[in-house]
Amino acid sequence: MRERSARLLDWYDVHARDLPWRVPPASSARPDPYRIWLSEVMLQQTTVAAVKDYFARFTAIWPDVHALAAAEDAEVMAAWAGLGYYARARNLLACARVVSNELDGAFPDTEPALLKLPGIGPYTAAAIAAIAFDRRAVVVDGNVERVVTRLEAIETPLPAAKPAIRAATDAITPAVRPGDFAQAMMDLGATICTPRSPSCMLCPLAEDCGARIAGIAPDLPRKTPKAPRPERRGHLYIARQGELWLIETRPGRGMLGGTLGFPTSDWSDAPDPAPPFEAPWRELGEVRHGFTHFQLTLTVHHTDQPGNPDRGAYAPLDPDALPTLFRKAHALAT
DNA sequence: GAGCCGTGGAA
DNA sequence: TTTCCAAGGCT
Repeated sequence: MRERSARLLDWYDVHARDLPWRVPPASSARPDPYRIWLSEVMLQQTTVAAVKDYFARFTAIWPDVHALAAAEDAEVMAAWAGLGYYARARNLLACARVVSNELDGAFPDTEPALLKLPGIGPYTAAAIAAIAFDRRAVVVDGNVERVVTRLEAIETPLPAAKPAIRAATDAITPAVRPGDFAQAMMDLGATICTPRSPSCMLCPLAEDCGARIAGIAPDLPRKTPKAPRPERRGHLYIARQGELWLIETRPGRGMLGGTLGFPTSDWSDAPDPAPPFEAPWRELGEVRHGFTHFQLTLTVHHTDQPGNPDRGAYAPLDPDALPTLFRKAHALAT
């Protein structure tokens, strides 16, 4: 019986997904570290389907790390708008500037050096080292966690199982084709070894999958239950003067940091109204938006009366440059 | 180390 | 409708 990694690579040679940032397996072409890095950052907690258009747009506007490093902060934030987790965009630009200005445009080719860069954590450092530089690295993302947990029938719930999962992944990671192995594990998790209703009949590793043999593959990985999301409320203010809208750049840290938005009150259980200036505000309705750890309802107020706002400025507005929460409010006012 | 940080699609 | 979750990182 061939080794598991060899069988997985054979499967990958036939079934690898065709992705814009990927070099086909067995191709002689070397992947571009800039494109691998950009794709890996965009893919953090984000689906392939959601990333594709953003990746095409970014690489068209900024084809290499020097071009991206020279971009204005606001340009990059606007291009990232809608993709979520905006700290990634801030770190992306910070990382590009370090690589462009201090490393002569060359991404580091080792895990420890990659880890020092902003926005690159343990997963991304390992992924770039393996995929872009063909270095053996233990690449563990959510897909790999699920595949390995099932393969080894690890019943310890996440996140407590993480050390055991990493050790098991290390044990099956080959020295040859480490980048293809990592991508094969992730493709397997994304297309065969899915969270619900895994297609074990099609799996190249089915014969040595402990969870499948025990009949518990769909139940793994087990997870410690998460607390219910609390409800928060607030007020949002849309002030309009013809084609000009009162908008502000939100503070660099915290919720939606660095993005454009309409002025709001704080988001708490019992928010005080906080209009940017005194005026006869008219209530337009409510917008609801779910975040990772709370559910938000904002009451939307509108005025076309002039005033001296205590924050933000009047400017033309492209709704595509807004995060989704503010797009919803904008839609309510048009 | 546990909480914070978005979004849209699937079931 | 609600819940889950997707190539995680930062503090």
